[in-house]
Amino acid sequence: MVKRPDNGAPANARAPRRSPGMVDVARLAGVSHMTVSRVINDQPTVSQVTRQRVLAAMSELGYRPNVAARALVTGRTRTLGVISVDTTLYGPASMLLAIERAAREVDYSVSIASLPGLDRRTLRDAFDALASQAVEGIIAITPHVAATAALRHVPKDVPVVAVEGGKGPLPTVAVDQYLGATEATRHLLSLGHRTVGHIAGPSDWYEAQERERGWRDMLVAEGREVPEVVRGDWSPRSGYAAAKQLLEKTTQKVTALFVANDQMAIGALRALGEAGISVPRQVSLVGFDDIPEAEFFSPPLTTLRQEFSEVGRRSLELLLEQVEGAPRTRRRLVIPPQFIVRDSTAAPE
Amino acid sequence: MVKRPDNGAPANARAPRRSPGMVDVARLAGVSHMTVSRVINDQPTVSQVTRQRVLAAMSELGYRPNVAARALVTGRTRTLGVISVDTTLYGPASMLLAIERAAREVDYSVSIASLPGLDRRTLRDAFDALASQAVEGIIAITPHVAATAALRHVPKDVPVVAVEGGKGPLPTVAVDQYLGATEATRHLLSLGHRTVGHIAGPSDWYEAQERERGWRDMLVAEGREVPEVVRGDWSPRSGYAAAKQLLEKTTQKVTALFVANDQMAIGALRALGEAGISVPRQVSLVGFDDIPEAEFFSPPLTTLRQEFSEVGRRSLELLLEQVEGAPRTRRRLVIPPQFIVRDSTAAPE
DNA sequence: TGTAGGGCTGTTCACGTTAACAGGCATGCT
DNA sequence: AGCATGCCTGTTAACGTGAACAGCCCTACA
Repeated sequence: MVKRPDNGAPANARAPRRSPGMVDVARLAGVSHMTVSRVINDQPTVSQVTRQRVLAAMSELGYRPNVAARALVTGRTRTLGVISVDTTLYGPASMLLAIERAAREVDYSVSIASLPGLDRRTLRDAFDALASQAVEGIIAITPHVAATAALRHVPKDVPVVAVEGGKGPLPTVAVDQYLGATEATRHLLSLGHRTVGHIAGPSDWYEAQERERGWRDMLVAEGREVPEVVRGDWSPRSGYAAAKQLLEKTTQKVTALFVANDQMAIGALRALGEAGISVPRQVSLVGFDDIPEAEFFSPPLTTLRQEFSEVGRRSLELLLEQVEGAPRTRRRLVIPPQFIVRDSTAAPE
Repeated sequence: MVKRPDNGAPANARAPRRSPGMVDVARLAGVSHMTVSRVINDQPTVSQVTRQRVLAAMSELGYRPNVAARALVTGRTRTLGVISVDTTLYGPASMLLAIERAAREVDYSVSIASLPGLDRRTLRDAFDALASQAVEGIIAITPHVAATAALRHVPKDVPVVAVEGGKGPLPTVAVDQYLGATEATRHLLSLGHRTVGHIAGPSDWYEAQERERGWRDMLVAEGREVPEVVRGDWSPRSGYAAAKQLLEKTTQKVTALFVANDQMAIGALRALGEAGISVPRQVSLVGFDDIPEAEFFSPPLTTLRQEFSEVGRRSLELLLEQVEGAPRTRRRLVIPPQFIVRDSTAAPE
């Protein structure tokens, strides 16, 4: 047996000193390493005096449990993974934040993997990156049809919860986009608008699909004409472009517009402004998300608020149910959005 | 020795099958586990045929290296931590994203810890959460005076890089806020404004301090009057409130305003709009950050662009230098912002 | 006083990997 | 032939922890 220079004992042994382990604590406290282990894991079968001695020894040495060793022997890492699209967007960022907070609360840590693209390969890579860290579960904030489909072909040995994941086989938490779109459209119609135009999100996002479907269904249900949809990519720039396009090609005037998110709405607002069209006097506008800026658009934007942090917390709950094998409550959780009326909507002139 | 049911051999042994280890791969390939280890770590001392056999066995069993075991024996986790304030803000979110992408590129994973508050205790908790996961280094996106100060009192055994961390002892990456503020102010003065008002950020943020200092210094250097500062908290709401306050209390008219970030600028824009003041005809406005929405404000906002993803990548580089003990290049990296002139600034009437 | 039981502590082993060292075998040189 | 060399492979021992089990001592009770 090759003994390394027994560090700890002789004061002048200037070995690079590895960090202390249970045995070091045990030696200092005059107990066995098992007793130290028991103290750490809060097992009741340790006498008060011993516990205190061990605790003292731990803090004297600045002892920190070695997660690797623990994970090796227990087979558990207490680490969760979050796969997400562009975390620069307000929604994903808020959810990620909520997930991390809630996870730390119950002593899990969270590891992240972003998705540079949308193809299957990319998702596979992200998934592998997390899996090879031995995360115990994964929350996928991947609201695209393609990504969610890819999730189905992923190894089954780690629990997954999909956020805004459509109606797949995976446990899912989602905001009721359809309901929100319906409300927005009904609101505009009830103000007296003949029909409602729509600037939609990218067609491979579930959220975009659902919002469009809700809008369309409501128009049809009310027997209104369904204008052609113009599509953006969620960015302000694309909203601007879409609104311009709408202004050019529409022969009859649109007096109400349901824009699929707030960022595109600010772009649309700008385009309308440039065209000398007053909101809400000539055109009414409804957005979606209620980003912090929405209240301060000119005019303040009527929109649908999504409780992203609620979604984040719920998805974590759902994941932990699977991870810890607790009785599973539900497979799919749907959270209603909240309709917020501000100044961008009014009756037509 | 207690043998668990030897899983792998008899086809009907329905043990809950643990995931395969090196020994399983080794057995299938007819080699020792050490050879498998060598293949995994790309050591050259393995013959081509053997390597192929091992690779085949690995993929047949779906083998995944056990990170815990590896970390235990090597003492390295290849995990980095990011501590951050509100990742809902555009800046931190962008940096986090860039850091994760760059880290995965070099096979590190990223664990996150958010800061619910700003006190020393909170930061300490976040730091501990990451440290007890044995991260090899930490990037702290904590642009507050208090948080950065707290960072100094943190255990020294893990490398830390501060982003926007002021002039502390820690390696730092920062955008040149002072320079940006200077440019903004000079720009407004050169348009012919008598002086420039300022809506500042929270006083305990370095960014807020530097932007204010740049603004003030420029005014003083040009021999202009220095108006009283009004302070917000970065949010659109606070920008709105600050602008209102400014309009009320200022006896002489302000014709130019430097707002410490774009989000507050949109609030200010709203307040000015409500007061019937036209931008830029009556008042000129400059923001800071260049968030994606800024280009579509009404009017499009003149602002200073911060290359957040650049900051993220650089901070990772700096951290890895420490972690891997490479020759340290620099202690402090400063990145200039880019001045972007749009339509919210003009000569006074 | 003997004995059972409970409270507390210790001993040993396994987890899956890499480091360190120890061969075996072919080749080339003297 | 003898021997060194280099290439490839195997054996053994850690790494720090928790599970399982074994014991010790003290108390309670017959």
